[in-house]
Amino acid sequence: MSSSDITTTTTTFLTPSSTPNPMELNGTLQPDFEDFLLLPDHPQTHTETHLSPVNGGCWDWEVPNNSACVDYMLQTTNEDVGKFKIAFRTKSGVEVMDDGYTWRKYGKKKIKSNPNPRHYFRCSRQGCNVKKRVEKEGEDGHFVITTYEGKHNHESPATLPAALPQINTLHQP
DNA sequence: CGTTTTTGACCGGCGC
DNA sequence: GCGCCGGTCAAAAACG
Repeated sequence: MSSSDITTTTTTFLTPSSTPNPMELNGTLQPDFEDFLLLPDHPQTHTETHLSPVNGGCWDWEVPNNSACVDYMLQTTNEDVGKFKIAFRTKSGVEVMDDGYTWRKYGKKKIKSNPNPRHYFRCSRQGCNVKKRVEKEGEDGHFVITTYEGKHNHESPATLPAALPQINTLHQP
């Protein structure tokens, strides 16, 4: 990963306060974005522009300043091992978001349903079994689908005093 | 020199 | 049983 093509976007998210809560599935509160992503402190200044069920527990979630659009899909929870899975779609020119955790890439695969390859990452913290997969969507690649699986057994390394109030995003062509 | 990336091989589940 | 497909492994290369 070269550092020459790092771009920075300011991305802010709102937790939907209205019901139904996308984090809630079958009456159980599911892990939040912040279990996976480093998010800026929720600024109260942003407003929801769109929040609606799309299909099968999928919500569109746009951020007004156009810097990001999160199409928010909550997927399943495997009760046996507590394997959480959360997937969302961001409108962004960048592919791999720096979420404050460190990841080790362990695979790349061409997927039939997508002209773009899918990238597989594992949390590099030892003993932490969280996985992440990232793929661009469609030919234009304006949307990126990110899926997290599992729960970190540690805090984000970026949850430190010097953590920036923004999300840095990395792009690897 | 330790860690991460790259990349093809390998493997297992599933549908036919 | 076989082949397709998605996910992971692992060795070598690249990186810092």
